[in-house]
Amino acid sequence: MSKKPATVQDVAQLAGVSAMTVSRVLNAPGKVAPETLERVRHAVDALGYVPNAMASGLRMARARMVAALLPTLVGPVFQELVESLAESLKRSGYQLMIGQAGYDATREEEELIRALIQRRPDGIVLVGKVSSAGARSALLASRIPVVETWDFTDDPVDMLVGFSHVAIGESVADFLHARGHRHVAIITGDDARARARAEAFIRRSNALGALSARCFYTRAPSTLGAGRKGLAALLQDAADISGVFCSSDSLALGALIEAQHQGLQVPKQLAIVGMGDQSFAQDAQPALTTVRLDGTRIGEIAAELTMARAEGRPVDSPIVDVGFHLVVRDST
Amino acid sequence: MSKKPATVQDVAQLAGVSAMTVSRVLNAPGKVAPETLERVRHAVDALGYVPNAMASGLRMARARMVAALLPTLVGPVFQELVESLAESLKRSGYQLMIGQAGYDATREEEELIRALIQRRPDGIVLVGKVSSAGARSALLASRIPVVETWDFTDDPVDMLVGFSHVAIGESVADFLHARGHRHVAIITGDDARARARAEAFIRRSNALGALSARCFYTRAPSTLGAGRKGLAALLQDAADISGVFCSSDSLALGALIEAQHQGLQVPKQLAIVGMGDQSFAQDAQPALTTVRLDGTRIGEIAAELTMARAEGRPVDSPIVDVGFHLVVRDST
DNA sequence: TTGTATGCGTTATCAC
DNA sequence: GTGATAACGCATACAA
Repeated sequence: MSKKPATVQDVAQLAGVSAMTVSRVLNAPGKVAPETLERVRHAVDALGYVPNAMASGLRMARARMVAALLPTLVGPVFQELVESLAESLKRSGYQLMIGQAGYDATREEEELIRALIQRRPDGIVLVGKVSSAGARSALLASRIPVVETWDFTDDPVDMLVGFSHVAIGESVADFLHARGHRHVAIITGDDARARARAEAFIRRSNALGALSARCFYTRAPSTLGAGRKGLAALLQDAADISGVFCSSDSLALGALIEAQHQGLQVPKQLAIVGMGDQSFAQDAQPALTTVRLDGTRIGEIAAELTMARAEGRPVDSPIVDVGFHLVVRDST
Repeated sequence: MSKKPATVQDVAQLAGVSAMTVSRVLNAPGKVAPETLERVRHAVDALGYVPNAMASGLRMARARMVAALLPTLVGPVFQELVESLAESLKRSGYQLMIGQAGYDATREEEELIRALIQRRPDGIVLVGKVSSAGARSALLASRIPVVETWDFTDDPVDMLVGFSHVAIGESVADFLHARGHRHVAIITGDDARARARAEAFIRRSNALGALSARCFYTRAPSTLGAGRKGLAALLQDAADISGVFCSSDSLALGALIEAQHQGLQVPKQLAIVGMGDQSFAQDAQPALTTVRLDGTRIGEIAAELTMARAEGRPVDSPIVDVGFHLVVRDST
């Protein structure tokens, strides 16, 4: 067994042809005589030859790979998005390479993005928007297609597919108000997206004439425990809260558990709204009303935008709002 | 603004030096005269030069990258592992590239592994063991260091760091028996690892003299809803069950919710044990007794093993059992 | 249908 | 301390 992996040369030698023919067998089998084809394929198997993507990528100036940057791998929040992204890309012969950054870790962000650019991916998909100026300029200079997702900003680096966090905050405020809740609250993470939602929720609630609209910020990650603590703190402060919006289903489940622990009837005494429509939302007791975000669609569109730009096809609409909708269940 | 990204040549030209000197400035700044250093660095910034990792990897025959293959991104189950793996690798200048396979999707597995091998990573870390023969032989032929994790098999492809699922099943059986439970059950996923645990649990329970030891298999993914359904089915079948082992915390939380929904007191009438010690386990009401697995440690060791082998350092122990321990809380 | 020559961007080697 | 040269593995252009 050889020390180094086999190359086209090795295969060519064994099959008694030139390297060029081997390359053709792999990339354009139609242009090779049937018997040559067979002989070469046999040699490929015999040597366990696997093409070197670095060499091929260098030659073709295309890595056939798209890089994605996630703020976290925790929770099923981004699972749909990543899975559909991976699936869509694979169908077109691209691989997905995932990098992980921390939420709001500006320093790491730039470093990580530079590392991705080094690999010369055909596109970069970001969950969340680019926060640091350094990362932004590095991305622009790289001329690699970039899709920011999950957020809807005014000034995308390149392309964008997401939904409006402000609209979500307003929608939920409208919903709770329509259900007659006049003392409302929100339990939310403290990253930029979550803040935008929370502020919109409070603003709209007040505009609608709420008697109180409180906000409880919890630090990342948004866990069940944070939801419990958040609701406990809110109730201690104001026992008259009758509707609470939690900016993730995990927080909502925590709030639900805390409410039940304190003997509150959900939804009779307290209505709870989550966000994300994760699988457990429908299985909670009572089932959680929540904001559904179509991660699968975001992933598909992000893949399409990326590949279109990478292949020089025109992109009709580089900014896509996929929206959201409220799934009303038994917790409200 | 140029169409193509800048190369060492461009930088060299601008700085009035040779390409070689630019390369040295980036990789061995100590060997360059201070003023040259400054001039070159200035040129690098001016052009926004980012080295091409494909070219460098090709030349050096090292990608400075480790690939990881995960069965799923869902849930925090593997989060610790991946995060610590990424962190450990980054500290040593390696990047982590993540690929995602489905549970038990043998066909996909081989395809995905071949795709990874094409990139010539310095190591491959697998969560779970290699199931298909094709993938196995491709890995062996590639001569890339491989670490299988999360599982403890007899015949690793190369290196292995994990824990014994059989030992876990037995431990939990012992624990429930010691607490006086004679009618026990397990709610579990149906992948190979989960089956091994479940069978061990049943076998040991019977050996200890349990009056009944039932098993409910649920298909992946292991959700809260699956836990609810599982417990409901078990209780309908046998209302005398007093202790149940759930092979993930999500299942356990579902079982807990279902039990409470049916008016059962936990732990008085039903004891519940989870697995994974995910963050919500301690925040459930009552807090969940669970099996804690040290994902962080597994990630660190996997990184160390991979890098050692990649750099030609000796590996004293290619097979590591990191064990587990039972965290006893209020649900038992 | 198949082969030869060349270059992608980088770095090791050796000479200056 | 710096530069010229060659080579990593593959695929394009062109020739046979």
